[in-house]
Amino acid sequence: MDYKITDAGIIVSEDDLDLDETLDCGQAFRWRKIASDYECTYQGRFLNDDLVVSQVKKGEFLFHDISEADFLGKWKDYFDFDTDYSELKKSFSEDETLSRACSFAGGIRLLRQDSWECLISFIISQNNNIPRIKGIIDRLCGMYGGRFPEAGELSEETPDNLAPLRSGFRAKYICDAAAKTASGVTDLAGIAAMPIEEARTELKKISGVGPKVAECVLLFGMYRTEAFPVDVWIKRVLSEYYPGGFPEYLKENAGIAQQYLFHYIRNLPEK
DNA sequence: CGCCAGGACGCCC
DNA sequence: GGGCGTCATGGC
Repeated sequence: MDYKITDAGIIVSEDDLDLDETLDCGQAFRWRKIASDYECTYQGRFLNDDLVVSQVKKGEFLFHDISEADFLGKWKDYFDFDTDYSELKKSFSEDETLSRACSFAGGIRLLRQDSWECLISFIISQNNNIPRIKGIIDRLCGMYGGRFPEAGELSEETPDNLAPLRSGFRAKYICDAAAKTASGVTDLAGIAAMPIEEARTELKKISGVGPKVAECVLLFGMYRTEAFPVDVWIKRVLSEYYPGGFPEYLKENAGIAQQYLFHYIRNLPEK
């Protein structure tokens, strides 16, 4: 990744980035495509910072109206620009299925998101579909002026108060996660630093957090690249392409591999 | 109408 | 410990 400063913002040169594949692939739910003039433009927010990012030409992206300090202090990390994805994909290409997934969607990156937002987002995701997950999170943020609520704020709510979200049976889970996080019973920063098995156990103490949601929080909210969420799509990949189990040598970055496979299987033409 | 969605829980055996 | 019905909601 290289970048330069302009009047319009920061111009980033990066071949291993596709905005659709990275911002609209089910790892984050608060990015919206607002234009598609050249390639595309997304608007979204991480914690309390808004960003508009556009692809201006092949391999070049404009991070609108931000300073170099904002870019270096926040967005460079969020987009995982310090990781060399071409190197990563080189190791993935030893596996035939993964190699095909990488050529299909080579612009996926693992975003380094906020653990609290991820916890709530993936509690909402259970037995749900991506458009509806986005809608529920939209309405949640709408209750707080368009930003994602802090744990302390959300812990003031009851499942009844959350009825306008239309999150169904998940409302009581949201409240439990907020209560435990706000009170310190759940310490997300502490969990992020734990050995992964211990971290899983700790996350699953929250009502509504089972194996799949815990794994998503670890991968998407704590950058634990060995975490490997298995949903119905990945189950399909595993049974069709890895009947003998997922390759051991990919374990360290299994979660990132999983992102490529998830996108690949979901977008395969109907057989 | 029934089926499914980035599942987890409670109850049963 | 594994199997199964249930849990809201909305798109298809």
